[in-house]
Amino acid sequence: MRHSQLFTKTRRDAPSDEEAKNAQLLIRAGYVHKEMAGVYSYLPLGLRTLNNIVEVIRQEMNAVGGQELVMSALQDRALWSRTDRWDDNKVDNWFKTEFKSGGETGLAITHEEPLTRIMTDHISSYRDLPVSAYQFQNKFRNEMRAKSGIMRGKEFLMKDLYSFSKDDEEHTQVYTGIREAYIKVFERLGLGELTYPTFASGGIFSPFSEEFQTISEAGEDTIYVHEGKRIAVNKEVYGDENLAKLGLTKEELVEKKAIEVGNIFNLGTRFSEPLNLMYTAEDGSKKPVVMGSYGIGPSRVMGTIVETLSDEKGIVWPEAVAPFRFHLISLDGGDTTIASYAQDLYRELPMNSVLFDDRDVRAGEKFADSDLMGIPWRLIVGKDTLASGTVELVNRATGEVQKLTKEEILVF
RNA sequence: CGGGGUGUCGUAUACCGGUAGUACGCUUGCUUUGGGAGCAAGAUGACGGAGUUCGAUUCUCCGCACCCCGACCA
Repeated sequence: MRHSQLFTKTRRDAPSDEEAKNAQLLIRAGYVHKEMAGVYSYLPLGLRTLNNIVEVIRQEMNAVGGQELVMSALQDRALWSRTDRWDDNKVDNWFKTEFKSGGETGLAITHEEPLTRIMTDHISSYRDLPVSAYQFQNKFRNEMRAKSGIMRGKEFLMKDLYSFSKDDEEHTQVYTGIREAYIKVFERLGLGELTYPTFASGGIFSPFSEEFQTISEAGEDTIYVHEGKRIAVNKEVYGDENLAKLGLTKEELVEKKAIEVGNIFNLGTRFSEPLNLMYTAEDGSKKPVVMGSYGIGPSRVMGTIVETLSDEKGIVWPEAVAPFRFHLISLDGGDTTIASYAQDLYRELPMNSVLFDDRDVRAGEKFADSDLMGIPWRLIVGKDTLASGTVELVNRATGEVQKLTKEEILVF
């Protein structure tokens, strides 16, 4: 894409009403726009980035047998009443509204209920199990107080996968596979080093749930990390009794602030029983399906990457998520020979992999914008290029500079 | 939801009970062109409503919005 045609502009100053680094940088670089407290729109660069995160997650969910679907955001009051999650005294962050034709609806905070009901149409035998289904969808939560930029909003993108198994043993197998997939996801997204599977409070069906926590001072959670075992314990379950169950001692754990980028739960039959999701077992008996839920917030992951990997100059995207792989900068200063060299290179590189800064602005502004936007590889075409026949390739993360010929760049 | 705070050109900020200033951005022209250029000329602003006052952007009240701390976060 040509920068001259990109409608978003960068800014020097962060807005005064944003304190979170992720929001400051993403707004300055033109990735997102704040609509209201805790509500953000994703602009072209931001959407490309978010879509890349989504694609990594999608590939890993598909690899463990997840089947993608999309459910409605609008929820059926009667359905949620059956699991006792409609009442404001039970769940207090619904956005509720009314149909003109009468009756109430709400915007989905999560999707256990609708998917469980869908599955009652399709699961009837042990032969139908296990099955996993997932979606990417905006969730709505009427938070009292939004904070932390795009990391905790009232509307946010969520990947939610739900597993359906015939018994605890089968569920454990499925769960373990998805857990491994989560580890791969965070590795691919550039957060592997900083992200720890973390024991947290488990709810009704298991002593613990697992969260994926990324170490960051911007985090809202406090966790205790075992660096050798690469696991952690959330403060909410950090007690001697629990640590003993986990085979850990306080001496080997280090306290850290962290961002919860994913979580996985054993749901047992919490939803299948009230919603009557039953199957016929081998022996002919009817049994409730055993469920699990597995969430990752791609928009929160995007904020987390900015929080943890950016530097003084701006954002630093890992290659897997960057909106473009190359940022091609033409320092022609009106010199048509240099400009056309840059333009030829732009045309020869893979379509969609390059942001081409063809604007008629000074070098300093192009460099500053490029640092801010965080595209991994900067290609600089200038006077030297014509003399030496090479183009400068600069790594955004390390600043390392290489001089490559056009042929070398095309196979880079 | 409890407590605290803030609303000034597009953005960031300053000052003030009496003509609202600066920087960046924007428009026009000339120069400039490897780290956010220079000169010149422009355009653009007081959250909404009531009140106090000769006069309110400034003071008071109400509303709305936003921020921060806490609580909450399936």
